[in-house]
Amino acid sequence: MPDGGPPTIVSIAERAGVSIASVSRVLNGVGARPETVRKVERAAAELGYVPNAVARSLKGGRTKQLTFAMQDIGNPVYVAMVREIQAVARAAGHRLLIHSTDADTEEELSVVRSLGDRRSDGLILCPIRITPEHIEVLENAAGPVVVIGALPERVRVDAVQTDSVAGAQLAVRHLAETGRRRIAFVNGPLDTVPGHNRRQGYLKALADQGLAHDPALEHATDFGLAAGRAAAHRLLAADPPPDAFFCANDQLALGASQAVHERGLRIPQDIAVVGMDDSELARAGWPPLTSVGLGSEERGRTAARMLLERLGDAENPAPAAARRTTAQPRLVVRASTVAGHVPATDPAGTA
Amino acid sequence: MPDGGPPTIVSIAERAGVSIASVSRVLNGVGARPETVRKVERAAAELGYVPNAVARSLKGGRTKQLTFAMQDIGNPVYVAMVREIQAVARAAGHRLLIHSTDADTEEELSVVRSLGDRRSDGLILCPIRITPEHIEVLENAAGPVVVIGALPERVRVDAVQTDSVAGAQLAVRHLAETGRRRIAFVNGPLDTVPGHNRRQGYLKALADQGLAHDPALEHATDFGLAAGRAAAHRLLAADPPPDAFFCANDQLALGASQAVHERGLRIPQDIAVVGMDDSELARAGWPPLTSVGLGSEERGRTAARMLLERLGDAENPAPAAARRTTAQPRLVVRASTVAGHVPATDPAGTA
DNA sequence: TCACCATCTGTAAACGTTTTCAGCTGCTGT
DNA sequence: ACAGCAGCTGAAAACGTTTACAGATGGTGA
Repeated sequence: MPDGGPPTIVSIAERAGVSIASVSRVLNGVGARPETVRKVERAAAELGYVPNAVARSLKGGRTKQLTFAMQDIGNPVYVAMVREIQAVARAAGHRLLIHSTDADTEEELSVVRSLGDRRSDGLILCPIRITPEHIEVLENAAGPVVVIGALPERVRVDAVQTDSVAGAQLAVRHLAETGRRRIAFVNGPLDTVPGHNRRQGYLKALADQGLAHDPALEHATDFGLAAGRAAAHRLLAADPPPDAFFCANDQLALGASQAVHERGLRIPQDIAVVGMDDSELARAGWPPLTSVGLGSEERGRTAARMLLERLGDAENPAPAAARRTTAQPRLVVRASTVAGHVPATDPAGTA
Repeated sequence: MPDGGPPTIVSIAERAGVSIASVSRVLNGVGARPETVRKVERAAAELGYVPNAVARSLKGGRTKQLTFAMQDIGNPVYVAMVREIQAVARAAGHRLLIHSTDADTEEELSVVRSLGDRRSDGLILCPIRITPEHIEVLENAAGPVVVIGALPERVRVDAVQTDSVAGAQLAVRHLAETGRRRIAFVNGPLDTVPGHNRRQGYLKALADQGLAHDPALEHATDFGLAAGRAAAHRLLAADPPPDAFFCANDQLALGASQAVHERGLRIPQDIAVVGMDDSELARAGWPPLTSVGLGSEERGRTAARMLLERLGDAENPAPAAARRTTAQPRLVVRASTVAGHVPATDPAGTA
């Protein structure tokens, strides 16, 4: 069998003694005479034929690929989203391209623009900053986009949001209600959407609870573990010291916990720690972290579904207007704020 | 501007008053008269033209996409690999498709077979089991494949391995040398390659250290956090109880640590815990985990580079024979085995 | 002035599919 | 016996590129 590259529909046609049109029809299950079906299937099997997805995409205008772009695949929140998105995508016969942008705004924009190259049918984007340029680019994207995160109301783009201001309030209120008075805040960069919103929630909740806002109890750096540890060490030096850490995500919270342990203090007896995102990290450490879930799994799933709907198909046309859904934050209490707590609804470490 | 779909090379040609060949040449930087270049670039910019990657792939036979398939994107080891692979891929102008197989063997095989659809130029596969069928399929893959993991010597496929038997020995020896005598082993499924090899290392090291093998100190289930916790609880009930846990990965180790804490025991005073993979999880908890690094980052990077080399290009032809590289395991001692230990080389939580 | 060459340009084929259209076959009903 | 029809089939066009080839243009040297 002289091998002129991988088998194509043409090789099958020759071998089966039919036209390429018949081959295509048989392979796609469109009507054909039993005899023809037999010949074609036999030839295809013998040649080990696999349809060329690229050619198919060119003809059909659909690649059956979706793209998910986020800041950093190292963050467990995004991992959770990837998992959900991929499940939904796969069920619909789509593959998933991922793109970690390293929080580079330029890169983020270029991902949206690259929708024009038709490599994927749609994009799920988790932007960390929203500039006017983002909005401009998003509204003129060459294909459907679903944004996971806050987006101004007027922007005509599907978005799956969460109320992280309310989430932060939930956390602070819980701390206040369990008797904490000097609640420190370990935040990520203030010029990011989550960084900004979570701080708003923190300030609002302090006011609601009648607690003073002490700037010495606030520290903003980065969203990583090391940053959390360093920030906590600095905050612990305040006078008087904090009796609780509210951290803008679970990575920061785990870093902060390390600092607390390094100082020989006990969680939660000496100091309480609350994280945000309720990622698997919250369940991984000791003590398990009280954390405010922002529905990452749900948001991933919803975003994927919305994207698929926007892609539309024969029977279901794409919705006309941009849609918004909001996932509600949920406080999950664990032992990092309440000694010995075993949450009733916690799926016991289904990490 | 009547919109007949997205702009193509044809629309540009019309608008610029040249042929599509000229457009293509200008866009690809092949010689053209300055006047022509100007006209084409102007038209392209005005139309907001983005080349159709699918058409380009069909013509060129290259998609500039790579696929990475692994068991579960939730495992931090794979996240580390994804990150490295994507960095290398991006630098070479490739995108990354990811595919989590849920440890389904059939799915794994289908990923390899789907290389035939030409959707991606090559595959990096992290199989968890190796059956004769795997070997058969791998050797006859329709495109280049690099395997991350053990592969029999004779198999003509590139592989990036690690010596996890030696890695397990490193861990057990460290425990023995720090005075532990009843070293329990928390393992994943025995019918997986890592599960099998890590157990071999465990047994070998016990023998080397002159320690008896007590079957009551061994437990194999699953590779997750919850499994580690459950296994540890069971093992702690042994009589006499273990004074150390060697865990087949960091997730198991964190789960085991939770169990230890839940029993009110101290790490490392009462019981030492060692993990494997040296993933970011090892640095995330408290106390930080002593863990045996198996070079996930390095393996990811190397695999990506090998794959790109095998793809070859104009000046560098692809290597002829299958290649093997092996990453050396490395013990990273932290406070979960040696009280108060601060590792000299630990990049202090560069999570 | 003319032959020659270098440079640029356009036509057309190719990549591997899907799909439209028209033609062919063999059957049914009268 | 023949019109009509249903069911299959094949030729050809199309998707948007790249590229081989040949044709056109202009400039140079004798």
